Amino acid sequence: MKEQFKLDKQLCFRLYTASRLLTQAYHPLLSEHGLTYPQYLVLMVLWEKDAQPVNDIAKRLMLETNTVTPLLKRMEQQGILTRSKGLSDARQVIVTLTEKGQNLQNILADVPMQVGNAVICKSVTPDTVPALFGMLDDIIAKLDNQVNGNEA
Amino acid sequence: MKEQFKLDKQLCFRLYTASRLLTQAYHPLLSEHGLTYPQYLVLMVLWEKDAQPVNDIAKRLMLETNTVTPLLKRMEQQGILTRSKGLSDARQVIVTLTEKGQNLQNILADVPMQVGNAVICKSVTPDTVPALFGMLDDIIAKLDNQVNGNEA
DNA sequence: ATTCAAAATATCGCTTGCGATATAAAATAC
DNA sequence: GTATTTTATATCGCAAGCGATATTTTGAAT
Repeated sequence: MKEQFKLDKQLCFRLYTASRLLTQAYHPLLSEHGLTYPQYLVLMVLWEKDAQPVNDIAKRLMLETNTVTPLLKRMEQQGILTRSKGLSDARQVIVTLTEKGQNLQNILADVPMQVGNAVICKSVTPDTVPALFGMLDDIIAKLDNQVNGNEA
Repeated sequence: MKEQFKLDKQLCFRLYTASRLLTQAYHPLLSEHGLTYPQYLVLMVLWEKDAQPVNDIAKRLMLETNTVTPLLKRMEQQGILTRSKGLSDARQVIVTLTEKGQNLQNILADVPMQVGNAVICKSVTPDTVPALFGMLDDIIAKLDNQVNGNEA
């Protein structure tokens, strides 16, 4: 057994597992309102700034349009948002929240705190979170360059 | 816009993005050999200890059998491993590497280092990795308790 | 021994994620 | 102004991931 293959040495496995578990932690809070975690991410993007083209949403979430488009269509089905042709640029599809989509912000107001509490533990506290965020942001930036060739 | 919904404040979104990007970084190295990242994880588990029941593999990867079973079947199709009824317990399915599966360890020997180099950056160095691992391990343990009710 | 509960695995249905590719509109080249 | 390239979005096909549920086998209870 080669040392480098030990699962316990792997950063990626930790990120993969932490991400899955945290998404699972969101599940009961979101499914109650018919939402998935990626759909919740879309909502956060649109709450920040409504009426965005598909591409801007995808870029913000660092996803491809082939992931986001079907996701948005499902949310449209649920009456959370609308998709309409761009006026200035007919290639664009502008995504706009419906009243239902806007109201979800109030309905889900407690979700961030509830999930936040779920991860507070020994080594993850308000004191250490900035360092953690910094490392994750650096990893994301570095990998984004490598994977998508965005040499900054 | 409520402060707590800002994407930039979210730990989960960072973990989710970092995990996806790191998996994408593995992609060219693994797809060359017909493997996916979760399949690579299964290989690492079996390289550590061969001939394990499905459940042990699933537990090690913190996945459910409904994820692992189809994954193992695909790997069986590729001739990487075999699935055979357990002798002592006929409910179990014992997963064993074929010679091809064992050989992959040599063929993929450089993968950990290549991916390791891909994430080295300002705030993520051999000095800081232990702290990062500690935080991620704590988060994983805490969430595992909450989600799966494994109150340790 | 028979019944009942627990465990190991699998099946089903759905959403996501993504590589590859298509389509249409806009921008640029010439 | 037409040809070419780029951009925005979408379609297709496949592998995960997972909640819910079924199946089979074991273990425990009585």
